[in-house]
Amino acid sequence: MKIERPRGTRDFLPEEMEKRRAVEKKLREIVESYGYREVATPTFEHSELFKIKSGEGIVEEMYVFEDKSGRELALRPELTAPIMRFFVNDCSSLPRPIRFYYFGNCFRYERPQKGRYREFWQFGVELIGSDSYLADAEVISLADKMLKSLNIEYELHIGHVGILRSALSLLGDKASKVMRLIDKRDEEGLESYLNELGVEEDLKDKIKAIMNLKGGREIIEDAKRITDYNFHYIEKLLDIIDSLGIKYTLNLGVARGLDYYTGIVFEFYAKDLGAQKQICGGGSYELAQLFGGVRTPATGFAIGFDRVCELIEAKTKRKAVIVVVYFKGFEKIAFEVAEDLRNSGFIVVVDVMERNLKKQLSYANDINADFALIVGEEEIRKEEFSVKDLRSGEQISIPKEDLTTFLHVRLKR
RNA sequence: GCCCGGAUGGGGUAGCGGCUAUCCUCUGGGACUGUGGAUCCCAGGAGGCGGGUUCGAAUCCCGCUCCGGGCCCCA
Repeated sequence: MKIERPRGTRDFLPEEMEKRRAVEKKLREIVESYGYREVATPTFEHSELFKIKSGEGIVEEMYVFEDKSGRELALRPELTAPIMRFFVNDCSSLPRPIRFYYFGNCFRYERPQKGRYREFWQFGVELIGSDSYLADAEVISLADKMLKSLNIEYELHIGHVGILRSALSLLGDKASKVMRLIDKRDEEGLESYLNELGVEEDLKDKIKAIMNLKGGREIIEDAKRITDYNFHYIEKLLDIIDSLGIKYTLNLGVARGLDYYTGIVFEFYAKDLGAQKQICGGGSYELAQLFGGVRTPATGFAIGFDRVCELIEAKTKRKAVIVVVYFKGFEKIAFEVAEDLRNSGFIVVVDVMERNLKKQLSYANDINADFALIVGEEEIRKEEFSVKDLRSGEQISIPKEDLTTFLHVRLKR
C-alpha cells in the first residue's frame, strides 16, 4: 500500500531546495548585515504558550498532542511566542536592544490553499527592548530591504493601533471586541455592537472615519481634524521611512484584535498571489509580561518564506559536475581519481551501476554534467586522462599531474 | 467548518457503459566492452479509496480521501 504525504505538506525536489536555499541565504545576509543573530527554539512547546498569546480558540488551528507523561504540547504555529518565551527565561540580562532572527518551520491545522500549507516556513526578526520609533523604523526598513532584494513586487501598508485604541478608550474592556470587528471589516457587526453598547453618534462617526483613513502621508492631516491623538511618533517614524525612499500606504484603520499590539503594525502584500497575498507582517508588541517576564517593548516581523519562494523564478546556478567514466576493470582507479578530485573541491560522480562506457556517458549527459573524465587502459599507460567537455563535445588528453589545474581553469569560465 | 472544480503508469494524456486501457515522455536492458544527446528493439509501470446500478463500470450514482480555486480564519 502506498503511503501518501500528509495533507498540506510538501516534498521538495533538488531544484526547489536549491532555490529555497538561495532565498534563505540572501535573507540571512541582509539581516546579519543589520547585526541580527540567529536563534532557534524547539519545534514543539507547551500548548499553553500559544493559548496565552492568542486565546483558547487557537487550539483548533494547532497540532496539539499529549506526550507520554500527559503534557499537552503543540507544534509551533509561529515563532514570536517561543522567542519571547526564550527571552524571558534565558536572555533577560543581555544588553539591550537584542536583535534576534529566526528561520524555521511552523504548523497550522488549516485548510490548505495556494500559499497556505500545514507545514510552512517563517523567516523573521525580533528587536527587543526599545520603545522608540527608531526601532520600528529599523525593522520596517529591514523588511523592505529583504523583500526588495528578492525582486518581488509588493505593497507596504503601515498602520498604528494607537489611534483607534485612544478613540475607543472610553469603552474600557469592550474595546478589544470592537477592534476585532474593525479588523475583520465587519461593518454591520460593528454598527450593531456599538449600538448595543449605547455608543453616541459622535464617537461612532469618529471610529468609522478613522477606520477609513487610508492613503499617502497627507491623511495624517485629515486624521488630526478627526481626533486629538498625538501623531508625533508616527511622523518621526515616517520621516525616516521617507528619507530611505521606502514606498508605503498609510492605513490608520488597521486594527488588531489582540491586545499585545502596542503601536505600529505593518503588512506587505504581493501582487499575483491570490487570496494568500500577505508575504510579511509585523509590528510592535508587548508579550514578555504575558510569559512571566518584565514588561518589555519589542518589534518584529515574519516573512512567509514559502510565499516569497513561489513568487520568484528559479535561477540557481549549480556548481559544475564532473563524471568519471571508466571501462570494466578500472573501478578501483576510477574511485581513486574521483576521490582525489573531490578533495580538490570538485563535485564528482562515478557510475555505480556497472554500466558500459556508452551508458555512463549517456547518464553524464542526462544529469547535465559539465565534464567527463575517461579512465581506461590507454590513459593508464600514458599516465594521462581524457577529459571531455560535455557542453562542447571537445575532448583532450591531460597529463595526470595537470588535471586539477586544468579543471579549475576550465570551470572558472 | 462552507462553496465550486478536479483525480487514468513517475510526469503529461486518450477513451466517457463492452477487445488484453491509447499515445508521448520516463526508467532499466539490448543492438553497441574506447566515447553522450540520434535511431530501432525488448522490458517496467495506471483509472485515489469504499459502496451501489448493470450481464458488464475507468466511464453512470452515492460516500470518503486527496489536489486546485475561493470563503472563514490568519495567533
